[in-house]
Amino acid sequence: MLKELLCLSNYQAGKLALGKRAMDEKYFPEVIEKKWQQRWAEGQAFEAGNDDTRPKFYSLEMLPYPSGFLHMGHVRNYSIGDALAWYKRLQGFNVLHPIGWDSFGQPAEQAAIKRGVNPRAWTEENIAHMRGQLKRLGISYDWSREIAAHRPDYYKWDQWFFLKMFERGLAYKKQSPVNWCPKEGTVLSNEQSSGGICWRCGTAVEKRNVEQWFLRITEYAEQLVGQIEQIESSWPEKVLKRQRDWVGRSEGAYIDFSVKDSDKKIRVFTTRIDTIFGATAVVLAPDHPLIVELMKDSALMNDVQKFAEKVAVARARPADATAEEVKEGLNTGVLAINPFSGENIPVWVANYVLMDYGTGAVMSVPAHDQRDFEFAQKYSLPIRQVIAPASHGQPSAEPVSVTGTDQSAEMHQAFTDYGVLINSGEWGGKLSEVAIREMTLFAEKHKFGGGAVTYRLRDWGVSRQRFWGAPVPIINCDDCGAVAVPYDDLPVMLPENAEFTGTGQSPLAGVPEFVNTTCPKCNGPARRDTDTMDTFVDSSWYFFRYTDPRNADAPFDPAVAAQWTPVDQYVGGDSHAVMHLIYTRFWTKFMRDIGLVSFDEPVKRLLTQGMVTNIVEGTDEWKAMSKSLGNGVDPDEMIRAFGADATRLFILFAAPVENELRWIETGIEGGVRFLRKVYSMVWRWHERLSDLSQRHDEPAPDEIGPAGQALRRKTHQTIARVTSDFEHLHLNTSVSALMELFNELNEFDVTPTNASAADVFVVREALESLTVMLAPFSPHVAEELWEQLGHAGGLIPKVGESARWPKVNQQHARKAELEIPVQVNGKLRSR
RNA sequence: GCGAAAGUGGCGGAAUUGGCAGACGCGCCAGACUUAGGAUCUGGUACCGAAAGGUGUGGGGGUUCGAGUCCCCCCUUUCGCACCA
Repeated sequence: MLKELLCLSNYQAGKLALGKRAMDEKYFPEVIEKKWQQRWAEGQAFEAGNDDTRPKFYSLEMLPYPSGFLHMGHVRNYSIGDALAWYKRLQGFNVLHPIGWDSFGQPAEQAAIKRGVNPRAWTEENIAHMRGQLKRLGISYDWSREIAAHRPDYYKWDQWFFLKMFERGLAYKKQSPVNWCPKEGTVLSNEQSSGGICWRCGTAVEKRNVEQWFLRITEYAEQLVGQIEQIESSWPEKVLKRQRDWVGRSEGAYIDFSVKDSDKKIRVFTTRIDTIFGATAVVLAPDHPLIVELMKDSALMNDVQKFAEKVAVARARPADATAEEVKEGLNTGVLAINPFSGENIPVWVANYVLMDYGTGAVMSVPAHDQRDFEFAQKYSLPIRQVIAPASHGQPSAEPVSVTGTDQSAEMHQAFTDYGVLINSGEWGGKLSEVAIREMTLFAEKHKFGGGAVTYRLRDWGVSRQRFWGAPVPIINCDDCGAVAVPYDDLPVMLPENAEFTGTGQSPLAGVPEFVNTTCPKCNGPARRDTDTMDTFVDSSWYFFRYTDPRNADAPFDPAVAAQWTPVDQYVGGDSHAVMHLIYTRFWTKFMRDIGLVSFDEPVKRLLTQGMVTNIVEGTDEWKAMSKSLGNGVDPDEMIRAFGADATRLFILFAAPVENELRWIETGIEGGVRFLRKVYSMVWRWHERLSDLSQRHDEPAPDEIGPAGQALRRKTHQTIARVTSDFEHLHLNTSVSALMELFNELNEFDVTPTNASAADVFVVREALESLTVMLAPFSPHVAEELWEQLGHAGGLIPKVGESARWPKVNQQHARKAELEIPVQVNGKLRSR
């Protein structure tokens, strides 16, 4: 499969056959890459200084899980982030480009259960291997800031944050139905079970009633929607849309329906108060707590309870994504009073009303809500039309007169648009928009309702019945309840001697030395909480830790973090659009509220890169590379065969960063070809160019021949193009621009031996520009060429050195003559 | 079903604001050098046509001197959401 282009063997074979000089002229990525990786390490080339006064740039890629092996998705992710880091460095920015490990989580524990290995050892081994891979790729990380979530000096701060939230009532424990993945044997958050399937393994989730810790993300629902405007222009629209949908802000009103012959009230939420005259029932969720009180003495109580149980059982079953549940319900015999019309209407329970949205109760308006319509048809509830279509959407000042009282017989579906109110007493004739406003005020004035906003977002369940995570720092005392572990006692360390049985109980529960402790409040015997935290807690704030990674007294020094954050450019897959990316926004807002940061949004600009796909053997389908499909490509194999530079160049060239990238091995060979050609061109010229003391001043325009002028023009056009492409993250076209510049150089009809001083100047300008602009894509070979061109000390400007990135001279970039196409009747006539 | 985005050669994709469609690369074809080529170099490569010329950016209509780009209708694909009151 893999074509035998192996550089190492070529190099060794070549060394035997050719002399040293002949070898130098050939491009051997293996040799160049080793050389520069070593120099970068020795010179600490990528370490970001906190006391550097140049403008900062924080380039960040999403924290990887240390599965043991880098896959091509990682390579793409880091190649993009690294290109931007290099681009900014070459422009003279002080760049922070860190890496770390999301090293808590299921796979380590699975390995422990299945193969009896120690999760810590397993994780550390994986990290060591992947670190080696990243270094072979030559990604320019500041390794001195590396962090790993599973180390006590990191998870201590997870626990610290948890306690800060606990103190403020933002972390709380409650018994609640949660998403349970039967395959993973653990609870999942709503975000991790979107669509009813486990985000990790794709198994359909069940509902289970478990006592859980929750973080009150709903407290920030309004900000999570409202503050989107701060990042609207620099985050992908699709991510923001998903976040908006996920928070699900909905404006409407609540209304209290009095219960006949009772002092109880049923509160409903509606976005269509204008349809209230058409309400022909009030419908409660089967598990609505009011039911028990309302039906204390009712003969129907038993039936309703049975119905509720049936629904609960159905809901606990793994969701079948395609099947829409059939609407079912039961009349409770209780009557409610419509506060607008005074009418008595029946109270039902039904499976299509959800307890955990709004108030768990709705007013049923069959004529104007499709669900209510279907329900009413099934149970023969009256369907009463109260909204008429407004013609052309024009406000009609005249009340609409309606003849005939029962148009509902003709309705085949609910009319859900806004319109004009009819059959609505004093509100008749008003437009929906107006009626909604006025009726809400009316309800408020008469104290039976008012404006309300509800959210779909639920609190974040962070308890996991797992070992390999940060222990929840809480001690349960029979007398004092849940008590915070004192800050001085952090971290609550994971024990070394847990047993992994895979039973779904936290392995921590089986370690008496861990569990048994004393209550910090009363000193009585007490038990530690045995849940650990969702690993998404670790990744919610990790990039702040990079700014101050060894701080032993705080998660980070706010003053240091303020130098670097917010993140200027974040790069990652869009699979985290409503998981990590919403959690980290929440976390940042919390950190702001406790004075750690001074802004609302952690990430200025987000890029969601596309997947890397490969053809699945035996099919014609392109799918994301994966072990199970057997279509994975090993980055190390690519590095060995083609070099890291060519691999990275190809990945960035092959497709726009946000598109799917189809892996074509011949494409990567094209990358090698290009680098080899550039390399040998620099070699051809380097004797004329490398002596910088012989460098010429800029020649007068008339000293440069027409071919030189053209090359110069191309050089400056390329600088303009590549620079603008970087600003817009169009990395694929900037590579093609570099190739065009090379092609122009290749056609430049001057040889090193016959070149005039002016020619040499033009060639130097072109080659130096090409070399510098190549560095973000293929940094090793760029460094090598820069050295060949006579420069010592490496490409990255030190403090005090001027920026390396070439500057465009618009004068030179301008076309010498303008060709004007002639069109007659839209047809091209001559050129 | 609802919502959003996108349809350009054999393929990945170019085409700042409406102004020479197909840059750049892959693949393919031909030639050169070679014992050899899956190396390298040179040239060609949207379609029809011998040529002149014509036709072309999912389909149909429109605006315009001029449309891949703007407007309307339709088709297809991909991705989200899926009882959220």
